[in-house]
Amino acid sequence: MPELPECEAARRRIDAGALHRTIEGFDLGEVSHVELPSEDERARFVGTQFSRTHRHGKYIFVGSKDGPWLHIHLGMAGSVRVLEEGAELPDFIRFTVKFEGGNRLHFRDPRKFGLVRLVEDVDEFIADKGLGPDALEIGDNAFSETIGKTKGAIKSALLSQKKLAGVGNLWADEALYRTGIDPEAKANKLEAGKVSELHRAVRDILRAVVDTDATYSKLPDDWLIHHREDGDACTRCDGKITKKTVGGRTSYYCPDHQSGT
DNA sequence: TTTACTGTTAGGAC
DNA sequence: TGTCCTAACAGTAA
Repeated sequence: MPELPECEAARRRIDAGALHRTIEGFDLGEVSHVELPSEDERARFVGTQFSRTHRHGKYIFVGSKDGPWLHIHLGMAGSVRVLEEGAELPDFIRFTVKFEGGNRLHFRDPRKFGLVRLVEDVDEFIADKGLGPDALEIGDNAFSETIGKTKGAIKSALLSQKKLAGVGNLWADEALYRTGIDPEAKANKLEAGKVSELHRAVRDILRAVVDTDATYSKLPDDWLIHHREDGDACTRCDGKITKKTVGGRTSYYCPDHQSGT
């Protein structure tokens, strides 16, 4: 379930279990339609160790010292886990890094929208992609400049990785729910104060989810994440949660307390 | 059997 | 040129 907090949780798992171990080799699962490093690229990692990780938005990087990085993108349904050699494997493992001593770093991706690739330079990669600032790092001025001046729907602006990297469908809905903004509201029609409030909500929500290691059951009951169903009672007013499509994405919101269109 | 899906991006409209 | 929007991607699960 990968947006920024899920990716951060994945990065931390990699930090905890996949660094400073010598890479022995790789295993590939059923990988039709999955982009993975080529045999030559994989060979460059064998015998080396990962020593650092980095995350920008939803993009995860695992780096060897002075060498290339392994970039992992989780797509719509991907995840990573570190397991002992011989542990029972979940289905849909597409790619495995084998370390001396037994640990395995697995990339699982049922839906095959994710990818793993070799990246020489992280900063260059981010620049080439045109990714905006990370959603946890961006300052209030930059947020207001990029998000607040967009002509289209505020939710579409939040989802644009070129404006702001890391926010996806679920946490965009959550932030708009908390701040009482209709997902279809025109971003450039919102009051400046409202845009700042939205920035704080995005930041606070992402931080809180990161703090739970992206375990949704640990999040407060009154968050929208637990009520994403047409007709559910709103937890902030007497309204009912309603489903509509904004920018091609399914959106849940409460028409009674979310306004701005 | 049908439908929806948490991300990204090419291509088209304006 | 830029900005915005839609559809499509592949496979699973409800």
